[in-house]
Amino acid sequence: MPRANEELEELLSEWAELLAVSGADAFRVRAYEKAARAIGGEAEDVRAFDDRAILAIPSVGKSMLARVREYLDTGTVQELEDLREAIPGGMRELLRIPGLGPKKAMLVHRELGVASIADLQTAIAGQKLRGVKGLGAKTEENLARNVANLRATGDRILLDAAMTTAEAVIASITEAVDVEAISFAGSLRRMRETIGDLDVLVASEDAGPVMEAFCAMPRVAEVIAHGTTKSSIRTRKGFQVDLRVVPADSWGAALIYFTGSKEHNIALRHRAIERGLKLSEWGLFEAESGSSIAARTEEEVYAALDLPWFPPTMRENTGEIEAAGAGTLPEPVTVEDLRGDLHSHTDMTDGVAPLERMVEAAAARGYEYYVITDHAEDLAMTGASREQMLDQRKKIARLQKKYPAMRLLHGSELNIGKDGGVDYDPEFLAGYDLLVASVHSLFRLSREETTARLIAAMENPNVHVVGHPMARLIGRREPIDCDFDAVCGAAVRTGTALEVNCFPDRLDLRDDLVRRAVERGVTLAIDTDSHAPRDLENVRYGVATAQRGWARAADVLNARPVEDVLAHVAAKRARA
DNA sequence: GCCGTTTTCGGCCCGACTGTTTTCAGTCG
Repeated sequence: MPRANEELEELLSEWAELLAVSGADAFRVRAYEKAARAIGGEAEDVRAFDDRAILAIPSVGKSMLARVREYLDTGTVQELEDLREAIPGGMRELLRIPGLGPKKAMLVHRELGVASIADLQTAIAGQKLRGVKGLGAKTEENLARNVANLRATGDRILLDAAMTTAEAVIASITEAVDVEAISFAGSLRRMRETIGDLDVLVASEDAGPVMEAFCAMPRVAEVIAHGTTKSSIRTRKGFQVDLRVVPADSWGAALIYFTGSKEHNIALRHRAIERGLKLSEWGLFEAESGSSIAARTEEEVYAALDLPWFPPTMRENTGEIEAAGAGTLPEPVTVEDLRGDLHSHTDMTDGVAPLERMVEAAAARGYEYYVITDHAEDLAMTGASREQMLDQRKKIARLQKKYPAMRLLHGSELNIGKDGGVDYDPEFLAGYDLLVASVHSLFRLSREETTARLIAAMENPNVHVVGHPMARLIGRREPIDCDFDAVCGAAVRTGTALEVNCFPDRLDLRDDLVRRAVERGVTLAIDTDSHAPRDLENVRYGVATAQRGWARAADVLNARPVEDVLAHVAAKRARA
């Protein structure tokens, strides 16, 4: 049984959006959003919670409890069903367009009958928006651009949504039937930042029951194909999942084939041909005799081609096969290499869980250190005052006694202003153990301004990590424009780490920039930027992104012991 | 709708920015 948390988060988020477009009190909308985030961010499955435990989740009160109970008992909430009836189905998707909030969405609905993104595109094409009072040509142009941006990611879904679905599918199948092996494959296994279709591969000698179990899953909305070796379904959320069943004897070859990438596979087949062999999803064979050389495991197949096993994240044919042949393929950083997390939030600012819960979750991962970096005062909406920060520092010191094996460090996520300045003053900043600084506004400055802005921030002796350096949001916001090589140069010169942010809608630095940074000797920090205990699990996505950029443990600040991290900070401060 | 060292009501969500407007509404972080 999959966790109920994600389902409830989705349900309450939808509820919040429907309330917003129906003109409900903004605080009420916010209460639903907060409850959704808090439940989704809860590390344990709420299905197993009693009422007291549910009420202990931040932002969940009696009202929310009743709804959670109704959902867990009946699979639905009547009040939400009624709200869905009352509001056109396409209104929610309109809210995904940046620059179009609940008010404008309702405005175009009321004035132009727009009830979906397709309707909006038609209205934009006909220049109808500029005729509506309160909107103008500029708004129309901006929305046109933002819709196009959204469409560029198309029907692809973010990594974590794909992973959640894939894990649930695998759980459903393994609960129903015995299989010899099962794995997701394709771009999800390679951990691409967005995923088109999900591929699930099963090794079994008896495909029939596997197919039956797959097509009978409760999350199936539509069976697209139901065959003997391949079936496809569409989930209720609209994701297509392809299932393939292969004999266990071909498992390794099939897993390579279906994991891809296509370019990696083509290169492997060329390599096979050079050796008088033939590679397919069924195995590696002698070209002439057709006798099998290897097929059962990925390792065997790669070894028979004189190659090491490649982490799926590195299978993009961007030089990995040549590098392996030359013995220069780096050993990429792994989740196990990470000793701590340098960027996390609590409910003192925009996190959803109290300090104690976040620290508990970090300790449960076995971290050697954990840095709390709540937002600083310049972020008007959420940033903490000096008094709050000092108070938090005392709480951390007290909490430290409970965790002898994990060093708790006090930091902050500073805001990088237009000219590269940050919050507070040097004296106050000197009181922190480590500081992250990030761009949170003014995303469309010129390349020159942005480059200068980032470099100025890095020259500050109290900026030790640049958080989500390109400030992009996948599918929603383009990265800021900068001279990345100049930024890398400054990072090396000033001893500043660049973050690989693990949030599934950020993954920033992106894989290709990681690779450029690593080539230029930049130190990275793989941080979850957690806002809830559950977010700590996102570390796998950041590590995958770093692997895709060929980063080694040696390139990563938080793969080092705490003494080295503190020495890194001290060294930068000493240069000032 | 949640919350409480200001505790069962009245705050919570502030400031920058954009675009549309002549003084402000909507959106975003």
